Amino acid sequence: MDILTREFYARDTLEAARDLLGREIVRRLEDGTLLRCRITETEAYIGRLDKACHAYGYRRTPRTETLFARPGTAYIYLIYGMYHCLNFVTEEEGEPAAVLIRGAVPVENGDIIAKNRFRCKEKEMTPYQRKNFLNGPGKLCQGLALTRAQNGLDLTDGAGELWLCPGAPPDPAAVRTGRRIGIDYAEEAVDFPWRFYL
DNA sequence: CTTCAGATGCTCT
DNA sequence: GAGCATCTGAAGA
Repeated sequence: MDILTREFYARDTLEAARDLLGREIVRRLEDGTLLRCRITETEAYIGRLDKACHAYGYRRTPRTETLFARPGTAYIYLIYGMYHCLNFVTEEEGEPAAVLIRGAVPVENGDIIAKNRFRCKEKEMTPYQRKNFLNGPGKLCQGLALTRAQNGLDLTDGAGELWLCPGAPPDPAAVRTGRRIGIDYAEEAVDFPWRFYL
């Protein structure tokens, strides 16, 4: 099974954010079960120049330490006291930057993902639940059972808990861009078109 | 379909 | 102590 290598992550964050669309996230649970979903929405965060990034201006705190790790590292943090956000560290090591995964669609073991989200099987989901399955960073982490316990994982380790497969590379013409969500505090950075979706 | 309040706890000042 | 890269359920149009 092909796994995206460190080179995939070790490059310009905006390029990586575009290229991550259509790729597959694979999550291995403790019992060996594989959850798989295809990425449909991403956002780029670049500490060097981006006031929306936790590591803006190379700010180093216990939380942002993960952003300074090797590219291909999972950055997962708690938000609003009850949800988690999944990011993939990009650029060369020491350049704090990452791609936030904002949305996906299930590919394998949708029943387990549905159970994590709604405590029911995929076929038992209501139309409303179907529409709101994994279309948000907190929803995605809930579906894939990701928490801060997975922060700092090496995504290039196919024997680990989390990695990516090539999936279907995005058709460049199908990629939409827009402003990022939920960063009203970020001054001029609120208008950066760093959100990508299919 | 839309808006809105409330949940809940960590992070950094 | 203030704020947060969010989500849900309830209520209204």
